Amino acid sequence: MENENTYSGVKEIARRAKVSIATVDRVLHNRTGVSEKTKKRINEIIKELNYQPNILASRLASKKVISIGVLIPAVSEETDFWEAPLRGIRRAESEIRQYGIQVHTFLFDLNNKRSFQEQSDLLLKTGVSGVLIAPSFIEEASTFAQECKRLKIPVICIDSNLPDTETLSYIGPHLSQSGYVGARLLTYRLQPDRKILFINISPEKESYNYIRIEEGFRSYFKDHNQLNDIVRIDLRDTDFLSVSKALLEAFQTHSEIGAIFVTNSRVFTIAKYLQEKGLTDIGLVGYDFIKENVVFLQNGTIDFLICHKPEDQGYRGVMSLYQNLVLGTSVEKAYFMPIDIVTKENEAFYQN
Amino acid sequence: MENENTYSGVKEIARRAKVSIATVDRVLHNRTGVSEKTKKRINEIIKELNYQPNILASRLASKKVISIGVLIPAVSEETDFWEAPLRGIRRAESEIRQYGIQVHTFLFDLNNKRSFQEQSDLLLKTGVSGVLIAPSFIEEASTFAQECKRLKIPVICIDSNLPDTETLSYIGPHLSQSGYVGARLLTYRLQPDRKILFINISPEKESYNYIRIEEGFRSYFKDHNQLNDIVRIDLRDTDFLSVSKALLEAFQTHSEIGAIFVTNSRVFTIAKYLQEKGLTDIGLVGYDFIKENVVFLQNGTIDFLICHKPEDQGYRGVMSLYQNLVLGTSVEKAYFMPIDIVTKENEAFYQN
DNA sequence: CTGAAAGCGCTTACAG
DNA sequence: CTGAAAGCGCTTACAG
Repeated sequence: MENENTYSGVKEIARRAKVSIATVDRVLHNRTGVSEKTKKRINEIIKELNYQPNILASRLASKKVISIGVLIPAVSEETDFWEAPLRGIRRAESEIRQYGIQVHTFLFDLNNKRSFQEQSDLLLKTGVSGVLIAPSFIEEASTFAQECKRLKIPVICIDSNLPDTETLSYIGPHLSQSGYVGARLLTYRLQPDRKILFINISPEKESYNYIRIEEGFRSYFKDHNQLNDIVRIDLRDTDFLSVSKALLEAFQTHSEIGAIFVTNSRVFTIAKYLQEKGLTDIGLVGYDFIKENVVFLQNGTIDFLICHKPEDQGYRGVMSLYQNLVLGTSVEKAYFMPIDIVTKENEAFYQN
Repeated sequence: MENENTYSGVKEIARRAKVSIATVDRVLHNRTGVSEKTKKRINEIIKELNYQPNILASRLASKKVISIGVLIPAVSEETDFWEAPLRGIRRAESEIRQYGIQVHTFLFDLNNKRSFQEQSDLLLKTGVSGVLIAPSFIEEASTFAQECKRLKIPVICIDSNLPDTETLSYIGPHLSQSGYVGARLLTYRLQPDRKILFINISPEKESYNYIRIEEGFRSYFKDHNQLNDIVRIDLRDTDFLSVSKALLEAFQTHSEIGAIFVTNSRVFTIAKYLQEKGLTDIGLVGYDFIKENVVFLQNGTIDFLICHKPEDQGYRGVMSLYQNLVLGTSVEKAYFMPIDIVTKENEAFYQN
């Protein structure tokens, strides 16, 4: 009387294949040192049993710690936007730490390309198994991603993507559709004869991202035969004084401005200007649920904030790497975040 | 030469307290059979080391399977709304199954209070450690929750709450604020001289939920001194014919209807009517991102859908129970879901 | 009231 | 190319 089926997992596989569990383990992890014959036999049994490894046991027994490198901008005095992804990253970290995953975070200065280089070098020296990156400096980030590829380290991008560079996944907004939604929101208060200011406040020149937003924005008006003039303004200097000056000029040049769209989180600068000048009748839509913006959302200066769940992006980024690295799960090439609409009325329960 | 600090976890605690790990385990889980003196000593060491148990090891060693009971409405031919929470529940289930958690789902018929009784009885017989419930039938659910309390089984409510009944947590919308947002959205297309139809289509009489939504809805108009007439219509029969008849009547009685608000996912019935009659100039706002509604959102008949992430509610509900039961984490008394605004433009990336 | 020992399902040297 | 054995950090009978 044989005892059958009393085993499960690797033990059962070993029993059926008449080998030791060490050999089963070798096959399970594609390690060398197993004859083709036994390998085949074991693989058949694995398939037959539809074997799913017990991750608990696996992580517990394995002393190996897997480390994930994160490379994102530091919070600056200008904006606390990057607080949110970091929060998500920390949350993910605390959930997977118990499984032996370490997260090493490297923060670079958004106004300093060198710091990006430095931090990315440091990251690589840490010897991580996977990388999460916000590729703010496209060229530099591209070079870095290529280096990772060479080292066979998977890379996931959040917030914006790396065109023409192969990465494991992109987690962030669908920019042109986001611009399209922005245009839609802007029209709620817009008279047909009014002009629109499309403002891009950023020290970066000609960013790929803003161009995609603008495409979507303009296509909304085209699709709906709305012929409002769209005046585009580019501002390299992000401080309030520079912005004020530019706005003053714009309002002098263009008399019939009915609404303003800002392509990023710096919309609060514009809101501040409008409030100071008492320009309450102008629609204003911009990006991101940051403290500075929410104040103006609450007092009605900003009509809508569009938001792409930055915290969630950080969380998902880390978790996707974890799943890919530890569980071997495949990851979607592109995960587009929802295009959230935040107003005065629903902001209290908004989840970043 | 003693080897120090070579141990960690329970072993280290045991070493320092000069007891066996079995005794440490007893203290860790508040089991009986430990003298006050050693108990105190061990607890001090636990605090000193800031000991965090390894859940991996704990769940692996423990043969105990923890089971969670779920009691929600079945998907009916009328609406597939409850598909979403179920999806979230299944997702949570698949994530925690590997830790030895079982989820038993019991579905009741929304048109049949008896089926609720039957399913809740069945659930209790299964001997679950925690319960997730959608308390559609308030009285019956209340009785059930009280029974759970007696049995010391924690209960979490999703979608709607159980007033006056003590539960571990509520995960769902802040209803009055949601109504407030709905009113806001309705006014984008509303002329000051037009009337509003506030429609409640539900076989249930005078539901607590709809009253909260109406409160919020009306307070928006009060807050903004908008004096539009709000005509409330209650429909017990949910089929298209009954609804059509009621609408026909309403439009005959009230000539100046400018917008319609529907308090739940049955807004598609109204949309169908408006479309058939060619009433394109009437604003329409309702609830829930279900297939039937999205069609009308896409073709412009419905202006906005408000949504409270039903899938996420199911997911969070199960995960909260898991955290409470397995990890002993405390759970927030009320977790209000975001009040999402879904339009034609952003629906493609909406996450339920 | 307390402890020694087996075991959860894996991984990892080590030996052959 | 393969296996025996120890061990990951806990829990659980069982014995005293």
